[in-house]
Amino acid sequence: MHVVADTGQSLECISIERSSSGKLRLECSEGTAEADLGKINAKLQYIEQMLQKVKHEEKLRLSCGDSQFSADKFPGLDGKIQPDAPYKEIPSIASSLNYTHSNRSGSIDQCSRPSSGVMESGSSASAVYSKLKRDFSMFEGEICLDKLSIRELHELFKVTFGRETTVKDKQWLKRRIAMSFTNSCDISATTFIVKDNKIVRKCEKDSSGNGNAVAAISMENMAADGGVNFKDSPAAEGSGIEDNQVVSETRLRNPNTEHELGGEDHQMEQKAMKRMRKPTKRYIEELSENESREHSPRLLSSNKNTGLGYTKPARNASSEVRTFVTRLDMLGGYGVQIPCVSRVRRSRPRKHMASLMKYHPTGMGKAPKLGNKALGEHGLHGSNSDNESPEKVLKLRSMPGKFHQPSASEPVKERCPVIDTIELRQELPKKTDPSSCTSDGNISTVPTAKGGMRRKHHRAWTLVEVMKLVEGVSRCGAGRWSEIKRLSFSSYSYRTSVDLKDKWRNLLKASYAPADDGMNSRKHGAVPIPEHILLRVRELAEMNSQVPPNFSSSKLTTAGAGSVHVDRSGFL
DNA sequence: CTTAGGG
DNA sequence: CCCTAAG
Repeated sequence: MHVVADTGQSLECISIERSSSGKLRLECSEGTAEADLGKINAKLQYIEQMLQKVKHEEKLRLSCGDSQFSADKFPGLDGKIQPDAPYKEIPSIASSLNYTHSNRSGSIDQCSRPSSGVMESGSSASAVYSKLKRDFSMFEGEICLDKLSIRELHELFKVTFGRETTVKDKQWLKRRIAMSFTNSCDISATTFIVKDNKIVRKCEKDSSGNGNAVAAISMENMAADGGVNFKDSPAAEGSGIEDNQVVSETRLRNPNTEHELGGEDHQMEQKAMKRMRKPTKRYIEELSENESREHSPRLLSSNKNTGLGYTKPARNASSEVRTFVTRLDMLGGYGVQIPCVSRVRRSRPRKHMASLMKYHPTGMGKAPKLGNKALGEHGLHGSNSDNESPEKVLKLRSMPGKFHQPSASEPVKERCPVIDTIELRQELPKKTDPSSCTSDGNISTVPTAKGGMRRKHHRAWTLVEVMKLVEGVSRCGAGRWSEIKRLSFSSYSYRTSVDLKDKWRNLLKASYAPADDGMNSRKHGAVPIPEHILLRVRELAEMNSQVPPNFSSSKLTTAGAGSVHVDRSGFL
């Protein structure tokens, strides 16, 4: 369904139609606005009813402590709308309520699990259901924001946003609430006015109304891709967290801030509520990523935070429960409305998953076994220590246990930090003890939004590696990096062919540039590359330049294949 | 996917 | 080391 974004001047036409499937569709075309006013009204009404419903839900929940929500609980209006009607905003709100509630009760863990509560349908308590039903029938008539007292509006506001408000402006409250429903900020009171349960075009309507208006509703986001909120509930939920987070944080810090906040909002509102800030690319990516992991969104998101080093969870050590606070930073306090920003679905989550799988914990355990003969022990050792230390580190970092799901993909990133340290530890001795140079498998990679794995830390090339590289080049020739990698770096899973290439490039540079500079004392910590190696490099380089590239092309298939095979057998 | 190059 | 254009 598509809804109209009214920026103030014209809301040409909104047509709402119910498809046979019971889906409600809002379309915006031009010209026939009036004709469909009735339908609009219907829609609006529905929304309002939903509002009411949510409100009741909240009450209900507060009273029975039932955190279960179900889409099935929203049977729609008098049967016209199927249970699976596209009113995804409901679950969204429900989840938001969830958070509100849980925040309030202080036990997030219990209630903030939409995956088990909100998302699951059919598991709802019948009691709730019937209650809701009643509510619905009640809605049938005339529930309208306009009719709510300011107090009710306040309550509604609280329910909707999870915080109190001191704003007394009824209109503002109404718009605010309505806005929350539509998940959009594009609300304008200029074109339509809601009065007595009807949408009336302002210009046509007599000015009898006391200025009450809920305005035209823009549901862009909601409409964006069908059931955004429901489908993306993980993300929405995360946003919900942020939202509440922001709020609660604020509230915690200074109860009075609320007022200011409200005032500020109010101001904004007065300015016709422009549009919400366009999400940064990064943000979008983040969301998409979270979205792409449907299994453990929460976990992943938190992982992500640590992984990218956005935030230091340790800061929140006191409240492990709320690691997601971290998210705030990125939002810079403006997270409140972000939840429903239309999300751009990335095209290749698959790759991401692939990479995740690639570095699957078990895979990590395996990797060393696979490629390492001499290095095998180290690899295994490394992974073992990995298995133990993460726990510690996690706690140190105040990673919430609850977000720590046993899912397969989890340990990977969780482990990253640990791995890093381990690697570093190993890296150091490595330089002196070439034999232990590699314990691969522990790849400190960070998933990037682009879907690739990005090395988080610099991994110094060890002498051994360099030697291997040189050897490889001498054997296969420069340029055949993948081949070299297979032959000489099969056990170094973290050195890609591109890395080899890069390194070789650097070696060449090094071998040529300071040739006269007796000591290759490069930068400070860098391992000085022995002269003989540089010589060899230069040698190879010259040889390479002299020998026509064709030289080895035929070998590629014969000798190359043979050697590959041999190597493989050893490898596997 | 692999290379080559630029950043 | 990352990213990306070219094969």
